[in-house]
Amino acid sequence: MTIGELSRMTGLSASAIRYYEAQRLIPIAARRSGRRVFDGRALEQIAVVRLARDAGFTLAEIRQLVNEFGKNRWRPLAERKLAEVRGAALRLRKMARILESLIECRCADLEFCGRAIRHSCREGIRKGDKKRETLRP
Amino acid sequence: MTIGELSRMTGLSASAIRYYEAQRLIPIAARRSGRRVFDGRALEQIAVVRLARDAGFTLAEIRQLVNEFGKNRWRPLAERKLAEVRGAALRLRKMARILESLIECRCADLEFCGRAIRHSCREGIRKGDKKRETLRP
DNA sequence: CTGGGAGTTAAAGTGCACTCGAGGTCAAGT
DNA sequence: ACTTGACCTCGAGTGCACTTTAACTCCCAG
Repeated sequence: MTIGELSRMTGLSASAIRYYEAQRLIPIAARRSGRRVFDGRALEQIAVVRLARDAGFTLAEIRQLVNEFGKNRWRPLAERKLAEVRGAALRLRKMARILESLIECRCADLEFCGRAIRHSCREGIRKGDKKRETLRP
Repeated sequence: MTIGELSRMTGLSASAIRYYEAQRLIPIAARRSGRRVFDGRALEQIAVVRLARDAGFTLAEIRQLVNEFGKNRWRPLAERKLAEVRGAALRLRKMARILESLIECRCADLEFCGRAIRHSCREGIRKGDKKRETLRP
């Protein structure tokens, strides 16, 4: 299988597959006259990476997962990640609540409106509050 | 008020405040012999930025919000953002479900385990699936 | 006069997960 | 022989929200 075929089958771009190889997320493919040749195992390996990625692991964590923790050591990592994901979900729920308050508030002025919400929600300014969520659609 | 005092009061770093000014999220502060001097209004303005940030808006969006949409035009943006936030929350819930399945599965091998989950969840490989969430704690 | 602590600027660096571009190679088809 | 298309490597670029660094300036206390 060529990289193009693998790309079509997985939905990953060819450059992403090369990148995964360089990052040691998948084993280094055999070469035939300089070009990569893949077999069915590559498909399986990419599926594992994809699953982990869909579960919220970073590529650095996935490297750990596939290279160092073959046997059973991935469980604690998964549990830590689950806690992280739940924390992130919690923060998103807070965002949604703020937005809902803003929308349902009748003020025309955002600053005024925000003041009302801060008063009603008791969401003052806290020092050292650095948590931030990014939205990547 | 100096930038250091404002920093202590808001929990933002001085460089973050300078950055917000450069990005026109807050008005350009008056200078006294080269140094910024802030008053109570600065505190209010930073609070608005913070609220918007906590609601999930990017700094570019916040610039729109505070510069161009003074009166009532922020509502559609908030509604769009709410939809985004809900979508992100949905994706996080999917992540949590995957992690829960992995954890409750009895396999020792992640690859094997993943295969089982893919079969049970019918989560095949979809082309052009680029959605990705980042976790920033 | 000296030292220290706060402030200033502009530019570069960070982390993540890729993507893009330049410049080159290879095999098959016309 | 030549073109086409897919592939190769390597380095740089992307977006976000800042932070860090270097090289200064300014004011005050001792």
